[in-house]
Amino acid sequence: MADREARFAEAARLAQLLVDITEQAKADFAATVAAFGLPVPVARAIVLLTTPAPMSDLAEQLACDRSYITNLADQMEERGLITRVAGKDRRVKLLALTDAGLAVRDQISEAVSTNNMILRRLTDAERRTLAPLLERLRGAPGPRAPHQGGGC
Amino acid sequence: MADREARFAEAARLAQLLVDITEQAKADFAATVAAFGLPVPVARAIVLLTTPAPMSDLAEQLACDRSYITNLADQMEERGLITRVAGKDRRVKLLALTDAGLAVRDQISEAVSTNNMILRRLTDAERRTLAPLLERLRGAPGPRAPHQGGGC
DNA sequence: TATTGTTATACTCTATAACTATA
DNA sequence: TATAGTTATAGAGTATAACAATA
Repeated sequence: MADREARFAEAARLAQLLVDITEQAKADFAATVAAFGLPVPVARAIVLLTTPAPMSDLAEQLACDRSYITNLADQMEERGLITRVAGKDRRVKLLALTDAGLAVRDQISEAVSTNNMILRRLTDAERRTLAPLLERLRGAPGPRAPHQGGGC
Repeated sequence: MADREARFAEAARLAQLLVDITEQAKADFAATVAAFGLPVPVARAIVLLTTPAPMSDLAEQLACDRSYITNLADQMEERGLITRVAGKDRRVKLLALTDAGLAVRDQISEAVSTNNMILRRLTDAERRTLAPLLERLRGAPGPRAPHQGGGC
């Protein structure tokens, strides 16, 4: 069966679509937050700070090293978007959005949901068809494997 | 309608799935090529070199700067995977896989197709359903917009 | 002793600008 | 003058290792 060849070519096409789509989504997010003068990683952190959170929590949510969170926190602080507040456990520092930070976060959320590709390009029915397929494609939800250099 | 909220939450879930899936695919590829001791960008270039190609062609295919291709070519050359051969137009250099390079490329292709997520996790029917949805999601094919820093 | 955050440092990926050789 | 590749350099994003303070 030369099916094998054709099947593989089709799979490669799907893979390329997947890559194109997520690249587009990333570029959209980057463009959105660039309008606020924010680097992408900073913006990602801001969006996660719905409530004051320990830096180690953020490290876990973003799946990156604690030292890098220090770096991000410094950037957010310089921009006046967060303050570090001491936790009960005095080793811990909570990152809390300032009023300016809150405003920025709301604007980002607003922009992101308005520009949402998935809502703009697919009908409700299409989304209902897509969801289970993507779930199967993702495979076992799995407990967040630790990773090396690419992820965060 | 509180539909709006629910619709957005669902869209966010789909977006997360998309991101998880492509991250998984990238991690799989990285793990595969790490077994050959190859950095991901080098491996990507190797896979594209089915036939000796000018460096500028590679720059176009990978959508990155010519200077970076010089960098990649240096790495491939150090590993003995390619040689630079002069083109007819003497400004041009073709990158040609050595025997070692060919062997590596075949092994990578083999591994990638064997581990293919899309073939392993979806049935033929599911793939046929998925394809048009992803195409709509990608939107207009578009002529490869030039990009800033994230892409290559 | 184990954990939280910080510092210093370094690595990978990738680009820009200026340059060389050829066309 | 324009094009292909190279060099030097820089910047973003992120990690590792050693460390200080606290538990």
